[in-house]
Amino acid sequence: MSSPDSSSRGTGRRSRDPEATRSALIEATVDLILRQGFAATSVGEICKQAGVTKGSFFHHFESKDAIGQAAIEWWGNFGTALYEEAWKDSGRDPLEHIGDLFSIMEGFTLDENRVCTCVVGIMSQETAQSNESLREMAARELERWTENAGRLIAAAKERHCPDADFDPEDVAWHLNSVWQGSMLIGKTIRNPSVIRRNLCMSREWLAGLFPDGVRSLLFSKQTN
Amino acid sequence: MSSPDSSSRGTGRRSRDPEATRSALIEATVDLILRQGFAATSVGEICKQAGVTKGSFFHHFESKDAIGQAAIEWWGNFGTALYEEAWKDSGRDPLEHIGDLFSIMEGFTLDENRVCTCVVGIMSQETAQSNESLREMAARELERWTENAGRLIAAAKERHCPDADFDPEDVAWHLNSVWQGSMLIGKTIRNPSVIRRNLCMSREWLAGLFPDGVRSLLFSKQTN
DNA sequence: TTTGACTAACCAACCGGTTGGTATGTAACA
DNA sequence: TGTTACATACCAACCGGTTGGTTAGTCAAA
Repeated sequence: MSSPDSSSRGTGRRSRDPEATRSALIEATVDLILRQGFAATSVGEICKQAGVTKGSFFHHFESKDAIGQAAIEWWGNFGTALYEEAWKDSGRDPLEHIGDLFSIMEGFTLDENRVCTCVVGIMSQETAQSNESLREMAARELERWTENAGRLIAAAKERHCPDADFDPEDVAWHLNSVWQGSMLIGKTIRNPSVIRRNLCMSREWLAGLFPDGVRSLLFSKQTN
Repeated sequence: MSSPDSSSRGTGRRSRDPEATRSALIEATVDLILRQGFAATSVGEICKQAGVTKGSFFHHFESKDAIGQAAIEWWGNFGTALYEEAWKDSGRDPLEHIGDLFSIMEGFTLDENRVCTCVVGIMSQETAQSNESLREMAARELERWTENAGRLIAAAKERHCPDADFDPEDVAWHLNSVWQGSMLIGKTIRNPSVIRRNLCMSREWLAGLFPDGVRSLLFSKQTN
């Protein structure tokens, strides 16, 4: 749970390393949001977990909201790294990239040491109607994911069936909704396998939108 | 915003009507959960909105958790009433019932006076990992919805394509995930039309699981 | 190379207000 | 008269945020 690393020491002054302090605070916030939500997390708790005093906290962040924003941003970057293989332009068939995307999501559900849930989804649920600035950041991250997925789907459509009757952006929103809804349900019924089954069905559905001949590209193993 | 009904009076003693008091408290809680979440809602706020004092609150509910449970239960009953047309056994083709289900969800997104969101989804997100009793109640409601939908899908499969290669319960979980995920995303990007587009795509996908001949049953207008 | 002025990082103690919850009293109904 | 429904007044603990002050690093002048 609490890592005995150099960033937190039981007693005495913290070493003077502002970036490490900032990171420790943000990472503690992300962890606490994932475990109990943002509203239920107090600044004192964040400080305790990061091994930082409250005075120091408010030197780095002007408010609790501010670290909420930083946490969303941190999670956004974490996601960008996680999905790198899918988002990056490799010259391979875009359908294969979509296959990578599914594989990455599937992989995310398989980590035994972490409950499969999402800072952006949690912050969305909690702040969408009560905190405009946090809502806006969460929305931006949701849109970023959808744009990336939509770009892949549009490219695959352009290449394989430009006249097919579906809108890539709509399909991307559907996929994002399945993803968010599955994580929400998976953690609530304490059964992450429902997430994988949903991803499997969505992948199958997506495959059905493309011609039979290229269908297998969506299911090819990730070349890493 | 605040309804000037008989349940709240500015000054003086509240009329002696324990059931009305209880209802007022629960309905205030549901409303506040929908607008700002459970953790961000205080008992004082609930009391103020319901026109009840705190002493009275703790006469009816032994803790904040307890009214959280009551709110989930209230929402569950609200849902049962909302979906009645779809869940009830009418002798009509089960595929038509599934069509009703989609129409009801679609209708739920269309109310201009209410943001399309769900107490169960909110409570799931907030409590799944930090409050076992609330998590369990939310999970039970998610399972109830899925069982009802799954029963319809299973009946439709039995009648129209008993040998088809899909599991009705899996499909029902997928549908529930799309529903929850769509509401989450719809309110965050402030665009409920994404929910309707997602429902439309899921309906189309479901139709594709059944033989062409019966497809239209899923799209027939609700006979009410 | 020392010194000293300046700044950013950090800290313990504290602030007014709010939290979930309680103790106690009172009025209405059976 | 006893029980239930309500109200008032209160509590310790905690909330987000501020205070005034200490310490460590930077850099320029001597």
